[in-house]
Amino acid sequence: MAVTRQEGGVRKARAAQTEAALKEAAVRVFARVGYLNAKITDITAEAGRSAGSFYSHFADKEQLLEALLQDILDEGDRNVAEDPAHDPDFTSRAAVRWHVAGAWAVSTTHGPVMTALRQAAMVDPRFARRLWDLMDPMAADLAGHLDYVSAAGRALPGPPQDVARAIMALITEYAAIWVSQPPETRLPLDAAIDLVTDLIRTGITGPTPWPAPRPSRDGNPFG
Amino acid sequence: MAVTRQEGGVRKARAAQTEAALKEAAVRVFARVGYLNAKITDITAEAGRSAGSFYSHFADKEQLLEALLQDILDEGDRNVAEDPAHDPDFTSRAAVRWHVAGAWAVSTTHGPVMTALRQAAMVDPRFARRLWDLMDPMAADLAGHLDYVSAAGRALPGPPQDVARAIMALITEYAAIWVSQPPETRLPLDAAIDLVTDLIRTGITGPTPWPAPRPSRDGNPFG
DNA sequence: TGTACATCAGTGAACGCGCGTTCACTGATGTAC
DNA sequence: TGTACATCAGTGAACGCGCGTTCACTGATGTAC
Repeated sequence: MAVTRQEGGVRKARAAQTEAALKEAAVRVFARVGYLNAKITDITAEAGRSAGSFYSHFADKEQLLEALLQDILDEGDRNVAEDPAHDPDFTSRAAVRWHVAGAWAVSTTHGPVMTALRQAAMVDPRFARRLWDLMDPMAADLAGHLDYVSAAGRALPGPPQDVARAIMALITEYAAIWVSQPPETRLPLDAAIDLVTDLIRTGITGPTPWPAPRPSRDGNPFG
Repeated sequence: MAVTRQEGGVRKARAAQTEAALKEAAVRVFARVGYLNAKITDITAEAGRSAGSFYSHFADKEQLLEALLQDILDEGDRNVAEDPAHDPDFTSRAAVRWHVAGAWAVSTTHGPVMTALRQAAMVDPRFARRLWDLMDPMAADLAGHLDYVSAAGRALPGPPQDVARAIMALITEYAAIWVSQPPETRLPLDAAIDLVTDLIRTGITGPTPWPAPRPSRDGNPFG
């Protein structure tokens, strides 16, 4: 039954198992106390391993976070690959919503890791750069989509690049706030995404017609 | 010349001077290395004092940040008091811009302290709460102003409270990004504030009329 | 298949660095008489 | 105005805690013959 020769599987499997356990434990610990407060021994304890075992897998806490980020990126590549020809026409509400929902999903399903990354970026310039490298392609993608809007004859509130950054800021920060709210008091997921979508698309005074187009009534728009 | 009796002024003045020096040094150190990386001895060295002198004025680094925050709040109260009857009607672009500029000013002129506060909030629930207490009245103020918009017959993208939070997220986060950009590559201040103002007011597709109102041409809105 | 040795994943006590915090001390300022 | 003592702001060396990191050790797995 046991394949004797050159079947070093058991050791490798055991190592892979603890590495995975450490990663999962780290996510839980990060969610509980935050990345910066998380001690190595918190993570190993959560994973049910000894302190020393950590260093068989990661050089330090930063490397562990780097590994968690890489996992997300790998998964993200797979997702984008699933839909390489997404609708880029930002005059379409559905196209905007698709992008908002995508960015939102990254911020929420990987919430603890994204938060950890933000925390690490505040302390370590290397992670600050890493975060930029993560956000910049998204912003560039957005900026490209915004060209459809100006091509349709609409004035953007600023240069596409900067508008894209502002939109990214809105989505990621509001998603972070939303995640941190207790689930029973916050908006339902769909409503939150709709909110951001419509805020981006038409702001607070965009979509419905102004009272002005109905020139009847007297001048006062209030009852 | 010297007022002998009960003029304990010299000592008090000296103490006040070092306390001020420590605060100013702290702001500079926070700006350079970040709040979380700042060591007590970094601050005392920057202020040109000994390590021990710190504890004559503050119990710890948190207390120092608290004092810096209090300074901002005091100043803020004075500013708001200057203009207690600001225009609350968010159907007016000027009213929106006034609020954006105000929030922006807090985020930028007190940049290092606000950033320090955000960092502290990531690690210390006490400061997280403090930050909420700081933001919540602003959000409530905004939410009230949004009622003017719905009263004018326009559909908000969500409940006023949540829209207000999203707007706060947009302003503070984009301001933080803007501040962190090198001054020569970022938008001029006015343009940045205009961008956020118009994004809030009319989104990316709000203000200019759609091609649709001109029902001539064929169906394709592009050339 | 069996034996002797090598390698490896994991253990946990101990080490030591960094840094917050303390404390005995100094010189100047304030107070009492 | 002068003297003796008390108080205070500030000093900086030393202390000690917390926590990251190391390392001698164990038991299991793999390899050689």
